[in-house]
Amino acid sequence: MARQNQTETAVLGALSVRPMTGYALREAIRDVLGYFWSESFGQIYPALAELERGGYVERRDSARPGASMFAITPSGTARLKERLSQPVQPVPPRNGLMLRLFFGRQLGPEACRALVLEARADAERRLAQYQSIRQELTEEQEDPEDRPYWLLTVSAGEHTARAAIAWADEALDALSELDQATAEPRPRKEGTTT
Amino acid sequence: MARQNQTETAVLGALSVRPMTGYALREAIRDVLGYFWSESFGQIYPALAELERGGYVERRDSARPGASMFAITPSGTARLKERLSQPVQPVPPRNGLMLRLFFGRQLGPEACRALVLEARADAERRLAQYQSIRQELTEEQEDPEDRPYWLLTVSAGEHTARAAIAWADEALDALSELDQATAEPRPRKEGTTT
DNA sequence: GGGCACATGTAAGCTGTTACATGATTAA
DNA sequence: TTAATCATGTAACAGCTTACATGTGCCC
Repeated sequence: MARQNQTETAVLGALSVRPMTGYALREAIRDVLGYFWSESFGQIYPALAELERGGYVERRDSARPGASMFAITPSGTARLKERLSQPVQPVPPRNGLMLRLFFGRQLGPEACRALVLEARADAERRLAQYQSIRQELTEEQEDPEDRPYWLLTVSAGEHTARAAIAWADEALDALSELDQATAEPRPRKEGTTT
Repeated sequence: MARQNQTETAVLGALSVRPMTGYALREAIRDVLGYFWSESFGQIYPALAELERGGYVERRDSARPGASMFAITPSGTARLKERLSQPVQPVPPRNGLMLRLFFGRQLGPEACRALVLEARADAERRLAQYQSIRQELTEEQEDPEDRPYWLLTVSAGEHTARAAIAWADEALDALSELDQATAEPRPRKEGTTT
């Protein structure tokens, strides 16, 4: 219970890299953390307001009127460290692809093949993106202290994507065989017809 | 929007294998689908009631008074197929481990190593469990039509777990190096001190 | 007869998403 | 001047979890 507000952790973390407006925060979370984290828009502003009330972030003037830069305070940094030290809360899994494949008998081998092909293409796309992120990270000179940690997460993405591709290839083979077995229900092996 | 009620799909799917009580349904979802799906208890009975209203499942008498067996009806099977054919809805990711590592600079290399070690141990545990499930599935003779599909999901779990282990080993190495670099901030390479 | 596993449900409450409302600045 | 982008927020609602309430049958 009391699944603590992980939005706070993500917001404080992003602000620990550099001060931003709420809008930029949303984009940073979407574009940078997007592969393993998400925050909906309606969470970010309330979280910022709450953090401001607690003195963990402060609002500064920004170039644009009507906009504010939010910056993390020393007590915010302390809170971030505290939050990051909490045990990782397991997320109840909900993998729609696996659900479909598990009951794949209802769909048949062909439809399952299509699902797996789609998943394979997704994984290829992700792999390519991870690799271009890795490229960017190794080239640019900003945030040298953060970079090695960022690369860990990129590496996790690459491993996961490669595993997904390898699995998909195996699954496609298995489904092909299954398809043939269904089309030709009696193998020529003797003795099965009694 | 209208994130359709995926609970229905899981419930219909489970009942497509065999009729069950609501209680058994919960256990089946936890124990069999648990690695890639979860339903909370408070969702299952309302879903069953809703499905019964729609004529997709029917309630039969069971051995125990006070308990009912729920069985899928022909229109329920049709609905299941329809549901399974819907595109897979991407789940907004929320990987607490990656969030911590991404902001790992705040925690330091040692604490990150501990996190990765924990993740590695988890993956090992899961891998062992997948392999014992595979064993069971290849031995038993029940549900021969479903089995090949179930094995696909087991295989996905194995691939994912192995990838997690490989990634963890790589990450542990990287973190060790980082730790040494932090402890000894000036490498003996000449010329760095101007 | 006490405890445990089986069994069915409801209610409160939290989290998170989507849509809406509003307004400033900039570029076409 | 109109559209797009930047910017800040709120409100309604869907989804899910947890805890509670209640009862039966079986085994020790």
